[in-house]
Amino acid sequence: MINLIKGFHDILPDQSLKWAFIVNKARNCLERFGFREIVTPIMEKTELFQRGIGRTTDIVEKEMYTFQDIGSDSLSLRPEATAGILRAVVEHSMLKREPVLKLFTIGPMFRRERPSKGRFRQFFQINAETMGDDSPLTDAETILASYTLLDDIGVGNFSLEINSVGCKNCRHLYRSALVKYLEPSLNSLCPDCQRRIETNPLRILDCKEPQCIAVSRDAPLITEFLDSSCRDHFEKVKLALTSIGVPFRLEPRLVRGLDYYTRTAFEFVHSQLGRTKALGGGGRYDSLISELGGPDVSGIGFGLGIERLAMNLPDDHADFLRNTDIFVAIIGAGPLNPGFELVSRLRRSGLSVEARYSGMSLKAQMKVADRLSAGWVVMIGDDELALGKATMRDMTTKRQFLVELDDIERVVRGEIF
RNA sequence: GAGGGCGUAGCUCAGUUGGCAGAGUACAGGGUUGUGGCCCCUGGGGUCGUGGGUUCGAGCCCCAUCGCUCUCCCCA
Repeated sequence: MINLIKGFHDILPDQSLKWAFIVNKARNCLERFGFREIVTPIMEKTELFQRGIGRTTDIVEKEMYTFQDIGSDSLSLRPEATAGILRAVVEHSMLKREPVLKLFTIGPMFRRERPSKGRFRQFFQINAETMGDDSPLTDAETILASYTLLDDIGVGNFSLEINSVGCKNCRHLYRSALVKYLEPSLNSLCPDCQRRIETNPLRILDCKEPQCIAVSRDAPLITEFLDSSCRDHFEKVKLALTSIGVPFRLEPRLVRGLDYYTRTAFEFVHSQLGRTKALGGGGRYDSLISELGGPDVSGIGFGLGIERLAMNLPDDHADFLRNTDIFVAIIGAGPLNPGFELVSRLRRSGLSVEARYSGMSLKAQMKVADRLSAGWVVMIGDDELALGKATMRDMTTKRQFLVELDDIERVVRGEIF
């Protein structure tokens, strides 16, 4: 037996309705917010991710599935969606035709991490980006879109954390101040953080090691180093969120794993999963589009993990159960072909119809009908065949009666009887 | 990358000091010759992860190996 790749997973039929529910709600919600769907490849040139996400991030350094194509290009499976979307936007000059562009995509991402609960090497993400508009109201609207999405899907027990990580200039000043503060305590930090002080000191604030938490407890905060324009932007985002009733918590230590974020950063934290397994998050990126060869405009986006959403929804919700309108029970060999034709005709009328053609006993067929939670069973045996009619059974009330074949649809739709 | 736990029926798992391979559930058939759920009966279904070792005898003990899972770092 050949089994699946570590960290990959199959979505079996008893989960797929739940997935379809999530994806349908997401599409509906994002389209209401003015986003249109874009589908980009799951593979891109490695360089795109190196330039976009940042060469020193964990994701690019050690989590990408990268291989050499026949020829010369190094290719990688996408570890996140934004870089690929922006590549397409720049490549097709979409911002020239549409200076404010709102796109979403739904699909698999790949990161070669050690898998654990709710963490996969292939995972599905819902991703939305607004480009060409750096109004704080757009930040608020993007956050509202993701918040509404979670609400529509019915995920509970989460909170929204927001922060501003400043622009390049604020970050530069802050980084120096933070390093200056941490350096005397360098030896008390965990090995990872001792390395991070060179590579990415901001991440130390997010470290969960007790000794690092202790050291960084009184560290200066990025919010104290925001210049007037970044501070003003952040204030307006918070005001806007408040004005539309989106509850949030300020989290001055929130630092996201992708280097390109500037100013607004946010994360949806589930109360049981904790911040290390966030439902999703996002932020603004001021220079990513121009770095990828596009115009010098800002963008903001978010990603939500479908597995993380699914694991926080019950499996037995009514919307996730399969719905069969009619099970046609064929009794005996004589009615086999008439029954087959009846099934086809009923399906053509838009009903969901199931039947078995293997000569099962009526009792066995009733069991199947029950398992499919069919609303009605239409029975056709020699007796019915002789009359040109069918017996209908309402599976909820057990009421049973003979009907003309042409009346079946109307009975199911509640128009007669 | 570091560290735990677990591999026995499709699924969830029990299996005592080493002594005939088990239960529940699911599936199939019957109890009802044409009627579902509840109940009762019956049945099929096993490379006990794999390889080696110890032993009269191994699911159990030893060694190796593979896999899964969970935690941490980090993210979705």
